Amino acid sequence: MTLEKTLKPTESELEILQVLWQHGPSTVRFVHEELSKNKEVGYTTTLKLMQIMADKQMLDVDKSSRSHIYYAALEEEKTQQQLLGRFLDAAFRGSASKLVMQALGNSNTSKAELDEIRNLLDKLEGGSK
Amino acid sequence: MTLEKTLKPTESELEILQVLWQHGPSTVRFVHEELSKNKEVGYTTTLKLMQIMADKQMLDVDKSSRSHIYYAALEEEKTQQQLLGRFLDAAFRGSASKLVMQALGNSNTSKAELDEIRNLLDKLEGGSK
DNA sequence: TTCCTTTTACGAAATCATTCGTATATACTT
DNA sequence: AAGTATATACGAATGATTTCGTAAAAGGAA
Repeated sequence: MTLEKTLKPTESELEILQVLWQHGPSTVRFVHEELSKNKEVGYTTTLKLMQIMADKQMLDVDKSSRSHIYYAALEEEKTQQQLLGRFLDAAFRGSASKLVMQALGNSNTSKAELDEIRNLLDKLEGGSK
Repeated sequence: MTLEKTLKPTESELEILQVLWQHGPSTVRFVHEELSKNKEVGYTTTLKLMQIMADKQMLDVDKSSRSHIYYAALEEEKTQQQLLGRFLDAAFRGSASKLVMQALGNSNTSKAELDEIRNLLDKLEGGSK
């Protein structure tokens, strides 16, 4: 088992990770253009951030071609799980059901997704005896 | 309708809000002692933070007695809702069902709470037609 | 080759959050 | 009253995050 350092991506870092998770390995240029869809940001800012993230081992880099290719080094689900745990404590004092209720109440979730959640509930209640 | 500035409490600020939400209006001393249960922190640090929060109108202060009494000026649910919205976008790219599934999967939620969630699901599916 | 564009490298500034030392005021204790 | 404890006020240091200017390197176009 490898040393699982529990890195905490900052908000900006998370934005970059999201691009890489969604689109796969990318150049700085591509990531920068994605980020630019949502906010004003300078190219070298994005570059610097990604370099820092590579330093922290959040990203891997392939430097074989001129435009370096960056890879997310953190797994999406594992990272989300960690963030969620922290958020749950910080914002909801650990009450998962409160969080879930609010999340469901305030978002347009499709019937299919609701059914998926219901299935999970069935499994959970079944197992919890 | 009053100007609803959408303040974003920082992590430390949120810790203080949690104490006030949970215990009601409190002195700096009390809040500080609550925080100290979880982490090392200096008294003047807590004081300063609460003063800053009062500046930002996150807290109201009653200065009539020597030990000032601080009140949460933000509603718990409304604040949680805002934080949740942001978190959902930042960490789950807006997918509430993914968040909910992960939250349920990884926390020990009681049968009673699961049933409560199920009821909400029923209401949602009913209404969404 | 020369010029223009794109990329990375580097370093530092700007911003924001957190922490705390010190001073001063107020109340309590003896 | 004198001394001690506890409170707020103030200002500044620290630290982390974010931003970006400038330069150097690499590649492509004329």
